[in-house]
Amino acid sequence: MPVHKKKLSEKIDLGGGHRMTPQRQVVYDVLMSSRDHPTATEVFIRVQEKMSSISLATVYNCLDTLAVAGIVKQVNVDREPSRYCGNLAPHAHFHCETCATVMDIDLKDGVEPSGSVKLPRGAKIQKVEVAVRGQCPECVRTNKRKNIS
Amino acid sequence: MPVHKKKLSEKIDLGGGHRMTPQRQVVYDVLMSSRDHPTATEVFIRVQEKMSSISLATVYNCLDTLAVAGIVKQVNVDREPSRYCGNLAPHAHFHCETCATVMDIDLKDGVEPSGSVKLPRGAKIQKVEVAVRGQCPECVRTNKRKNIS
DNA sequence: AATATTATTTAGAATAGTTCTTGATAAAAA
DNA sequence: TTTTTATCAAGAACTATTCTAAATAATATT
Ligand SMILES: [Mn+2]
Ligand SMILES: [Mn+2]
Ligand SMILES: [Zn+2]
Ligand SMILES: [Zn+2]
Repeated sequence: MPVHKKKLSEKIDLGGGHRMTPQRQVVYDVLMSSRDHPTATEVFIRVQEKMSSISLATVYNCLDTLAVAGIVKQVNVDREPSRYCGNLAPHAHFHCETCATVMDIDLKDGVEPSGSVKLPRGAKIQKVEVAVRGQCPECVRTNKRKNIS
Repeated sequence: MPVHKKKLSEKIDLGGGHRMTPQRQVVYDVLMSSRDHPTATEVFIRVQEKMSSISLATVYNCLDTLAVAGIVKQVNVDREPSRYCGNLAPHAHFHCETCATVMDIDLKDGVEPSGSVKLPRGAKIQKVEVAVRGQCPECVRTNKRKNIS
């Protein structure tokens, strides 16, 4: 049951005079073919296997272009390096403090994420983010101790 | 109607063999006497008015000590510099993309912030954060354009 | 096609927030 | 007092990210 339904190497329109270059395509494919949330450096490492000449700067450029185009998401967890997510469906993130992974959490149908807060009246709401932190099921099971990196 | 009820210069126990030093006290007082969410540098500037000899490194140290002790909160918004918050009551944050301020939002009584997400079964939940971004009421009123910093 | 324009890539330099190192200072304990 | 431990402060170091500038590639124009 893949979260990402688009098949690999699909040609995507970036809009705004932007081109879908080989580099951008490979970065995009890497994000679409994994359910995890790699950092720019991790994307770089995975991309290098398909395109060994690519540079880290280009990976940063591509990730930014794709994120601004709205076809991938940038996910920030505290002060840690940005992570990237190919799951465009509205969802929340769970961050395991033990193994440091970030995983998607589905939203409940019919329950607004903003339902628990008193939105400031007169404000224009653009996005509501829900982030959960704790210990993931696997780390709970294996009874790992807190990852003091 | 002050959000922070403790009076200024209250002596606080930090636990764990930590001392409430003059520097920590001043940093703490600065956070408690404002409802905004200053960055470390902003705290540094405010603290300097009371204690001109303090260093930025010490402000960072103090903020970290106070945060670890749990008497102030560190608030992170995307890739921006960390902000600090003296409001210990459970609350969410609103981030205005126009004027870049961060303000507290109260939680609705009796509505769990985790209510909108499908928590991973077997996970140990430590904290659920709700963050709202958009345009604050004042920026909506004055019809400001987006702050392209 | 040839030329001109624009976008992209790349390596390395630069930046910014934060952390680390180290020696001095101060407080607490013995 | 002496010893131990914690803290401070200045600057160096670190790291994720962005910027710079030159080379390359794609696209548009003639
Ligand atoms: Mn995700
Ligand atoms: Mn707050
Ligand atoms: Zn885990
Ligand atoms: Zn505003």
